[in-house]
Amino acid sequence: MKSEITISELANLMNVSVHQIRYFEEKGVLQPAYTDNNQYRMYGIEQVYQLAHILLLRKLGVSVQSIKICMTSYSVDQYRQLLHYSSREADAELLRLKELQQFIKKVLHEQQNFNSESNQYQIKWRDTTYFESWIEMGSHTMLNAKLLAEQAKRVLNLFETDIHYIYDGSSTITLCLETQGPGDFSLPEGNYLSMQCLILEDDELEQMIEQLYDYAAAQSYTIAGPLILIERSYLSLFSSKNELHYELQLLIESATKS
DNA sequence: TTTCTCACA
DNA sequence: TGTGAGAA
Repeated sequence: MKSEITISELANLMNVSVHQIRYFEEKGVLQPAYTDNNQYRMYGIEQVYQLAHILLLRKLGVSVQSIKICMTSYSVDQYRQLLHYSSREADAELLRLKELQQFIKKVLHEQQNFNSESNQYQIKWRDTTYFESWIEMGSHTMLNAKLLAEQAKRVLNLFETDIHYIYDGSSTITLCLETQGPGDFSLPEGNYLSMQCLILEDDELEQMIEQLYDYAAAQSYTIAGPLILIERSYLSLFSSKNELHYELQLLIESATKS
């Protein structure tokens, strides 16, 4: 009985595809022990170890091209360096995954928030928030790709964060992104009249804004700041319809509420 | 089942 | 750096 195994047996054993094993052979990193009369590649225990080493080096981020050099000529010191490098890469990947998980949690949290508060007026306390202004545009301009490309400062993870549109009554709207520390400007802490809404058409948004002002007037709230429109486009992605998720906010002076 | 080759992401 | 498909 032969002690060697066929390519599919090796593939099964090592949890890789037959294709991949042949690919390693083509690149000169893994040769079969011998080729049988029927032209089948046959592999022994030595090749099993070799393949295990190749797969480990691939996990460490070594290219197939470099694996040959690694396996034939690397010193202990060079392997040490490689391990250090891979460790740093793994740290970066961990960070990336942690950020992704935070984002997912945020979406889940915001989704729940949105569902329970949609189309209801609320008073929300907001701590001082700092912003970096991102795009300035005319109050009747629509956000378009050209504007984004030409005017916008480069931003990481576009549309994965809340975008604040600040309507301060002038002829321009400022699109801002929240920052941790002091940025270009800030919104004061205080009570904000808030409403979350789902919008299909742009004119619906204008109606919502009007309604918010009407409601504020009816409640005799004194408006003490600009209109803030928060766009959460990442929420729209995860809802079934093509609706856009917005929140409208107005700073009010609660002391003057009758 | 395996081999080889070409196309494709 | 692989994978998929097709013919032998």
